[in-house]
Amino acid sequence: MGQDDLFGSSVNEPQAYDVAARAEWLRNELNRHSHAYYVLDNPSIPDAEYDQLFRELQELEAKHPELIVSDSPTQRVGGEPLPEFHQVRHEVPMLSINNGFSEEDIQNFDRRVREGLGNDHDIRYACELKFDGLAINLRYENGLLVQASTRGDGFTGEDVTVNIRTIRSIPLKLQTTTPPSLIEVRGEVLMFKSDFAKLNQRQRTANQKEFANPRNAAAGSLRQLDSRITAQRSLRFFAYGIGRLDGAPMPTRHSALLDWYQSLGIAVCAERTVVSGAQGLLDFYAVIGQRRTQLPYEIDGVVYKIDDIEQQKILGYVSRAPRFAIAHKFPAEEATTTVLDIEIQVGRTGALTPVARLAPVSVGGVTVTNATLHNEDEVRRKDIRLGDCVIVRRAGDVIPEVVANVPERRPDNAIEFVMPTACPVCGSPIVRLEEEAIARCSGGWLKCAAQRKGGLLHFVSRRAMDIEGLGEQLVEQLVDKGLVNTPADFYHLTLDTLSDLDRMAKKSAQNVLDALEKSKTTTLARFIYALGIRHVGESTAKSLAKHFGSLDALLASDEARVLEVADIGPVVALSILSFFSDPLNRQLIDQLRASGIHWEEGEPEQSNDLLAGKTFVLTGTLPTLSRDDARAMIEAAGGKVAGSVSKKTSYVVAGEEAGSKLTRAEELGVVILDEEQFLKLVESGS
DNA sequence: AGGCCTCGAGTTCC
DNA sequence: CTCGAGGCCT
Repeated sequence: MGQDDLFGSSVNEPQAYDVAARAEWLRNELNRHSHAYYVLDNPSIPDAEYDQLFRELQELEAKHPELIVSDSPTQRVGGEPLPEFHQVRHEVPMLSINNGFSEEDIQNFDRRVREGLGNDHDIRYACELKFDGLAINLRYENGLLVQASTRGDGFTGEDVTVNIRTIRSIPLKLQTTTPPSLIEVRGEVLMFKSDFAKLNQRQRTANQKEFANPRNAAAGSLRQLDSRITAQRSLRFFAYGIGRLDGAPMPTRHSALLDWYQSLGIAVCAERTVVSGAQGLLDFYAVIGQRRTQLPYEIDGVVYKIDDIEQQKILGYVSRAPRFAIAHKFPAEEATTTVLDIEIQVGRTGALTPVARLAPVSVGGVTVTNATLHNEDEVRRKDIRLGDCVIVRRAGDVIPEVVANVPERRPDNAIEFVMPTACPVCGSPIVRLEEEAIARCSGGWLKCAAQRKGGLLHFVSRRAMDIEGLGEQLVEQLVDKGLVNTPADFYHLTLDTLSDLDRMAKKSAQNVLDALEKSKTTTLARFIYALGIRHVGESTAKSLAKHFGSLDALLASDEARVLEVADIGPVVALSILSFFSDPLNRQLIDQLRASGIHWEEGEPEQSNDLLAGKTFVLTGTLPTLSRDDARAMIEAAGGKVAGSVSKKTSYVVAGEEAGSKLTRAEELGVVILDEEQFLKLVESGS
């Protein structure tokens, strides 16, 4: 019997040695052929031979499990399903990129770049394709792939490592003997058109649902909890960016970064090039536009980035998008359909939104039946009537929008849209303030069920109290049955009441109660946001929480105190104060606190006024501080940062290669500081 | 007064 | 994603 083999006692030493060498040779061969196929796009052996080598390695590893290493090609096939994806916080946020559509947009981009750099020469731009897939972050530590995560909201994504490991164009180990200690490679996972067609063919024969387009197929495949399914889905990866990098110098050019990636065995866009000036960008766009249909994958445009990384740093970021890059998008696919009806939706603030009900039409592989018309003026401007034939497209290839009507196909009986004078939900009068584009129901919380539902849904939403299981369906039922009228009522629900509702058994009812219980531990910022005060969104709620530290401090404040908070002006201040002065709202807050909602209270922010009233302008590159760091230090000390030098500027902080701002400061006699002097000023105030 | 930037609010489809 | 509007800078 082969019993002895199982215990390894009959394996003699020299033989094991040969086996190890053979396994290593096989791994190298397989990796080399994969690289040739997926990265160089130049197959080096027939598929059948590859499969034969692969099976040999699999058999060897089955007999000698001690030979299995994490970067073996056999370790890509996927394992047991996961219960869920874990959240991953990105060390360097994964930002989005601004879009341009017209030649004019691109000319403006180039002009802003040259102005920002104080440069009259043509700028060198790296041009690439804008793949229609999903952005992914690959983390390599000492050359080994240790984690892969989705973009998510840019700050937090999901851990999809096991799925990403099945993608053969992604090296499990970087091809270098001197890898950086840490590198985060960023790029796009996508599905080739041919693989998409094959997949849908398979889905059809298996009587499974087909995917609408390659993007959805790629997204669906990557979000599989069972990575064995992902392994059968032929996904590809192309790198275009970088997150953190430790233990190696950052390349000085974007194009050099991509060259480096290629040398490490990571696939990059084959169509990439470096051009000069705005005309170079437009020429690239035209060439790619011509070749678009012949490419093996779908793209929705091209991307331009300043090639010089130093110049990228100088321009920096505006909120969540870099100023040094732009996506030049192809026109969105359009279709024509008929407006069957225009209905009115009532939002949580009472805002009335006309929504076009459309005859179903396929746009970019997705069937569209609704499209927002935003407001009354928009309907007039586009002159949309019931029965009209209209052109629709998916804005940014996601949200449907009515572009225009087709006047020559308007039927004689087309009906003009009129905004109702009474709320379609509660019958209260509609009010539209002069100078405002939005018409609103005047019923408020108490009278209008739509506003109540909207407000309650806002309260339970993920960014507010984050109560899982309380969705639209359930809230609708609870409001209609009169079981919940204010957020405080949620916390008095019982198992019996909940179990009586449609589509609710004991188990789900208990889940809702557990989620409610869990939500009682929260943060002040979430709580303020959840209240749904007009003009107070997530960001303003955070500022308020930070500034006042406790709810009672906020409740006791007056207009002057609220106006101290950054980015709060008279309109927002009034909205906040009138909300808290309403006895009903006070009562609601008391009830919520009484039901056990609590958070950790902080100290009110000490306003550091060391640099209060001083305005700074930053120019050039500082030796150690980044622009963002310097700005944060100034603001923390109560100072302000402006974009250009004027008489009111107190100090100009100048670094290497300072441009026109420095000259202007000299002309005006403004005090100029270098980094060292600046740091002293921030510490001591003198 | 005018322009830029951010934030808020509303929306679609799977 | 889009639009509108508030806040702040020039």
